[in-house]
Amino acid sequence: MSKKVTINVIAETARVSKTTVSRFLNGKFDNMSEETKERIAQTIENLDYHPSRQAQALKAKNSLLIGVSVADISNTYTSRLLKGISDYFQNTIYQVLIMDGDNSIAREYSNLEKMVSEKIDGIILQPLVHQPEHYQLLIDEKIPVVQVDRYTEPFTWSAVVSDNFQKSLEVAELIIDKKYEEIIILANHINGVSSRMNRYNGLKSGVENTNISIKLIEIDDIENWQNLLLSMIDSKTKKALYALNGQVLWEIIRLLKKHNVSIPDDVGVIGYDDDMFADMISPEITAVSQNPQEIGRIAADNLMQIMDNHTTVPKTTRIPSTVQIRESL
Amino acid sequence: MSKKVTINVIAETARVSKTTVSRFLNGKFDNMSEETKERIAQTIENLDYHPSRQAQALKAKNSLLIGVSVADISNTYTSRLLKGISDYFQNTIYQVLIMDGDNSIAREYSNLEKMVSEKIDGIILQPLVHQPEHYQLLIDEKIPVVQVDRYTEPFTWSAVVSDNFQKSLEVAELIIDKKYEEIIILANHINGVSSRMNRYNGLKSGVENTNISIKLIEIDDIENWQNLLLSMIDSKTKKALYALNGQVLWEIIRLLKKHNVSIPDDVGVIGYDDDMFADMISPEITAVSQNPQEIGRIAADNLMQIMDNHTTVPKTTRIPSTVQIRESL
DNA sequence: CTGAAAGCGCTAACAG
DNA sequence: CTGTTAGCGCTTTCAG
Repeated sequence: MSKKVTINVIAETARVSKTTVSRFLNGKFDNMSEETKERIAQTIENLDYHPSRQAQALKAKNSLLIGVSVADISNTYTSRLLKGISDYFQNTIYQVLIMDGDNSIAREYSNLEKMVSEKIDGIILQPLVHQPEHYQLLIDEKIPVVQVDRYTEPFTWSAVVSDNFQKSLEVAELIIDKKYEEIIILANHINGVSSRMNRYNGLKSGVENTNISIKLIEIDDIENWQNLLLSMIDSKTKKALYALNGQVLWEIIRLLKKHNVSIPDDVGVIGYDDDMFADMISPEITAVSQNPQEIGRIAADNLMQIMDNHTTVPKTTRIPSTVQIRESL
Repeated sequence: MSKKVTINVIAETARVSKTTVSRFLNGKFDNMSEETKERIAQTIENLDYHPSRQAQALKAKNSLLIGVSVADISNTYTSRLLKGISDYFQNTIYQVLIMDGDNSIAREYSNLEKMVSEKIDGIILQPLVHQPEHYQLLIDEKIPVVQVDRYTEPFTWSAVVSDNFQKSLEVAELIIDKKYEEIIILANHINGVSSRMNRYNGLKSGVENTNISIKLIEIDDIENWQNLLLSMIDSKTKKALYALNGQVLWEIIRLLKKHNVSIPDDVGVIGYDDDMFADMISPEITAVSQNPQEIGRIAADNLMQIMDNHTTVPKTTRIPSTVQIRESL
């Protein structure tokens, strides 16, 4: 029945004061006799003592906990992001507290409140809301925050994102090259989601001086977007579909397949994100490949910088993605 | 400059003792005047006070933290598992600490040590090691543990897993029906991973009284398993490939595609796990569909039971999966 | 209906 | 080189 072994029992057993044990724990050997050191080390070993992080955290003002708030945890983008973050913190003294917003603003907020009462030391946030005021809570508590994938505006915290605008410019070029005359953009609601906005605006800029027309279908807003989309596909003009995220891309592919719409003959398709399956289906799908693991790593690193310096100017880091050209456009 | 608002400042501002505030926080209104209650509520509201979890945890013996140790966080099975777990704990007072073992036994162990020093209240573990002695640490500390996906043997803790053996029996039936004469099982090392063992043994049992022969290729052990596999595929006997996990399944499909081996004409293919793309490639892939989200939910629920009762007999819960019959076998 | 006081496990002056 | 003391923010007797 191993009673809870605390710093006190170590002190008693080793016949020193708990101060000395505490010093030992924190590597303050400046002036400690080899003998005492040895005795304490032994006792700790024997009794298999682990200092209580709660108590340490209570004294120090920090919890050594890093919070990660993601939009949707069951999502390949997210899981690769988390891999990058976890890897980074593995060899630090920090622990990572991951919370799933499940695409619900209320739930995200409740998660952040929980993080605050954990006295979390820093947060990596994939924000569900565009207005920074929504996150006043974090501003008030002066918690270091780094955003990933998306950012709030006006600018408040550093952000690590894909080069969305830039890459959409490339997509536009591709579409122009291939002589498409009309583009239908498909996305979940784009307002307030900076990554989607940037993808949209990039494409728009890219075709600015052409005759190519753009239509936007925000699929959550439209009763039956599938039928709408199908009805728009005809042979009058050469059309390209641009899906602003992976989920939408694959829904489209599945839809077209089901209705025997031939890609790219009847309609061209390009989109986010590149998936391991993109080259296994036919036609192989042309898609933009992001690097979420690197985004996570860099975000973690930025957060550490901020937590150390305490005084960093917010900056945006853009991680390059790649357009994987295949057969669907 | 919002100074740290503690229970003391609430007490002072509301002109009561911290005892009373504490009672309020813990919902002990048994005998509290409406007026005091109201006043405290107001003060907390005004000062935007959040009790410190550290301090609460220090007093209580528990941290209100649940640890989740997964084999590999960047993996669709895992992310759906985590969704189930996160969902469950969302409306409890517990927080979830997710740690990625990255398929490294050393890293998993280091994670568990960290969890122990967090005085974590319970752990959901997807074990990398089959021998429970490896987890002596957790046994010593008497931490409630529920295993997911796999389990250690001999039996130590409850486990929530897929009905692997059962489903492999079904796979065997299917293979028999289709008149296959030989089965090649492909997997990462199966020793010590109960889910893979059960899939293997289920298939073996299923073909026991037939002439069907079985070969096992453990791909991490073989220099160039791709060539080995290709060399085994000939037209002498009708062969089926059975991939014991998703990653392997898709590697095989990609390999066969690349070498123009026709499925199911040259060789039949079936495997774990069913993925959203299984019906988008041609031929559509026959695969076993697990329910990791449900596994996560049930595991979380079991853990709660154990943490409450303090005295539960370990049990194994098998969550049904489904064989999705398509065209590849 | 409410408060005073002790103490959870640890750290950090300060004092020898 | 080491110990005494106070206190982090909270909960919980015990006493009124």
